[in-house]
Amino acid sequence: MPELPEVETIVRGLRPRLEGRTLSRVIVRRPDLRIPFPENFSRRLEGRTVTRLDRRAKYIVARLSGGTALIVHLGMSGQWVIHDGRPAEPPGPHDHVEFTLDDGTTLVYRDVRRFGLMTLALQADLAEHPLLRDLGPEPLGNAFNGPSLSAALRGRRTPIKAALLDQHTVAGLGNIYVCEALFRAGISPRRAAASVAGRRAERLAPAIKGILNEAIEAGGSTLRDYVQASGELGYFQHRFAVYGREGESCAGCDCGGAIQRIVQSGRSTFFCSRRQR
DNA sequence: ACGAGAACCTGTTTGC
DNA sequence: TGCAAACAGGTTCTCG
Repeated sequence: MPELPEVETIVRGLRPRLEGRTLSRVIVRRPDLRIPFPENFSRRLEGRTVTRLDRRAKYIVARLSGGTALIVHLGMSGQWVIHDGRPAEPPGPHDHVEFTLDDGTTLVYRDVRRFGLMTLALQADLAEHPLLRDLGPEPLGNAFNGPSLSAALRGRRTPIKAALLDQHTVAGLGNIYVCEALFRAGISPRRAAASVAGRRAERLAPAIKGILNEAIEAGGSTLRDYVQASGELGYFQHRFAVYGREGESCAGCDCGGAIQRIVQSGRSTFFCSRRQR
């Protein structure tokens, strides 16, 4: 479900409710999500205080007292539901984990498709953790820019669409924002990644930053089941230029083209073949 | 090594 | 109306 702007919005919503709070009780209702829960998951968390909540790519990382870190990925359908007090019983069929805080609030992790994951690590090992160590640069950071994107694309024959979905190239983009960024940069999703290195990468990097910043400002995009931790809906979906707009006329310019939908490596791509070359 | 496609899972929408 | 196929914001494994 969520891409970088949605995860960032969720982290910003959770941070003030979690940082400084102690996990008084952790209930896990099944053995696994995408991967098994670690041994003694609840016991290793209960009694710990959350010292810091961060986002890395589409991962949420909570640092806890005692040197442990909780790593969470929301997959396609993961969401956090905040209850001021105990949630209603019985839990919903997709409410897999329940964190009760020392202020009495409860955070429920709900994930219909179970593509999400939760695992534990030592804070000291986070940079070398297998889930995190190979991720590309944060697109909103200074290390990501035209030259660095160009270098990452050089020599790659895969379509630029696939290269941007690859979290090694740049971390945090998903299907929606890749489509939107390529539209904004005027680059065809079918173009070989290597041919974007150079001048086109100089357009693409700022397009990616712009789209992501605007989406964060709008609280992310709500299509199906994404909600902020507070339960509010994002509204960036109203600003999509191409995503989900197959057949509509290309907006924002007078090229006269229509938005097309094609499938690339099994996923829908939306683009305007007149404007994007 | 690299890229395409399948697999993981459930719910909703689309099409015959 | 009913059922089956297609589709959904992600990641990872296998196969060629």
